[in-house]
Amino acid sequence: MKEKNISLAVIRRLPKYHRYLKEMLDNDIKRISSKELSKVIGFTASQIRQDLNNFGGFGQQGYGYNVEDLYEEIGKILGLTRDYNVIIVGAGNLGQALANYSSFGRLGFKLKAMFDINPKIVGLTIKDIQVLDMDTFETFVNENNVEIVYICTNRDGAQDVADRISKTNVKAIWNFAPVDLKVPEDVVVENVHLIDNLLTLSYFLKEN
Amino acid sequence: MKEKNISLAVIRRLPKYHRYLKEMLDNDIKRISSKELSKVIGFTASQIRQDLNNFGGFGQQGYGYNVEDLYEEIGKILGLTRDYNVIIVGAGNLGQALANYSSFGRLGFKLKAMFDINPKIVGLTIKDIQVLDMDTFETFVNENNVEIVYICTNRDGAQDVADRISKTNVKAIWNFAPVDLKVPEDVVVENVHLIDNLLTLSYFLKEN
DNA sequence: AAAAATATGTCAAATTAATAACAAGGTATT
DNA sequence: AATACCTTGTTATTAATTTGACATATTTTT
Repeated sequence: MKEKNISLAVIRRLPKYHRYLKEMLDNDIKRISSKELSKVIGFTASQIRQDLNNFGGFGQQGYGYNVEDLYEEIGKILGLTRDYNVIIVGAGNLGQALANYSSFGRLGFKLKAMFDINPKIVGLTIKDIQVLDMDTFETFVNENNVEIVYICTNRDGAQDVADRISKTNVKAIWNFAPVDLKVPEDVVVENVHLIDNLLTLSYFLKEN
Repeated sequence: MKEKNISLAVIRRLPKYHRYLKEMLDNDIKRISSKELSKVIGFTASQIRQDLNNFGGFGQQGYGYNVEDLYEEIGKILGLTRDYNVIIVGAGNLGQALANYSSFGRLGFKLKAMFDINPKIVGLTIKDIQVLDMDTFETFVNENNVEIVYICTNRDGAQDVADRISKTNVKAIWNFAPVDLKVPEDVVVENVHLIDNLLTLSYFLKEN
């Protein structure tokens, strides 16, 4: 399943295609040309065709792309072919907010538990999900085939969690702590650095 | 204050410089060369020098950069020279999570109120911040010199909020709803599309 | 005080990414 | 069935970004 050296820029556009195609699907749009898609999604038609062709010829000359097929194909590329067991570490406000997002679950990311070190939070149940003590972290991860961890701790706790993750079979971290984690090569990390994002907005507000 | 055509790629690296310099400052590191910084931050030394030189010669040959000065300069570039009044629209879990992040406030982003349409939430007070009814949105924004709005509604509500924002003096939106907002040219939008981010992670997990 | 080492700012080269162009194949219309 | 029209996949071109090189200035060492 290994595609050869697709650039990061292309990969980061795929979820957007996926999102727009889903919307078209919901609106009963059956076919779409790169030119039409270009208009709504804001990329050039040329870029759309080139992006998609990294993964195969999904279109048909003179016709365009079948929306449902393309949606499915991009889903496959993104790994949406099966469910993933996930847990959240850090059951504070952000962790709870993520726990309440049902859209992740619908895409196949199944929340199995939350973890915290705060005795006031451990033991709670949020949306049918138990908050467990970090003492039981490794045991739970191993016994429940957890594949993805969302790190929602504060800055100081994040690297410790990453270190503990690195000793398990978990190979993916979604990191919300404002720090760049050091992890083994075979662990992938995707960061949501909110502050970085806010400061970018601030820059453009100033420039405007 | 308008810098000429700095590329988006450069801008998005600035907050990371800011973050690392803050850490060095906290650790009493007084000076840093592009080479040393390169090692910890992961960009090439050449790129660091070129990035910084877009905004001026902050370094000194043979010495490097003064950490405190550089931190201050990058802060200025990012607009961290004064406070901004912000409000949150959508006081659900995510909105509340953002309201509880004190780090935004420390950087100058002062939360003045939260808004919602849900009668069960309107009237609550979260971290000394009142949740107001959307009926009073325009009035509040105008009277309190609000400059930035964090949109934390669901997908369907986001564009409506953006439309209402566009009729006020607010010129910056931090959007957490999974939709690309249509706004006038002079309104800047920074998106946090969590699902896009999660799917990128999923892609790399699959590829791994 | 001189020499060696360091490190910037900047220009040039190389690499990567985006856009444009177009042949070929398919669709729609007459 | 023939013709005109679309639209893809792909190659070529252009643009943007990153990396490398180096002259010059400063610091550190001898």
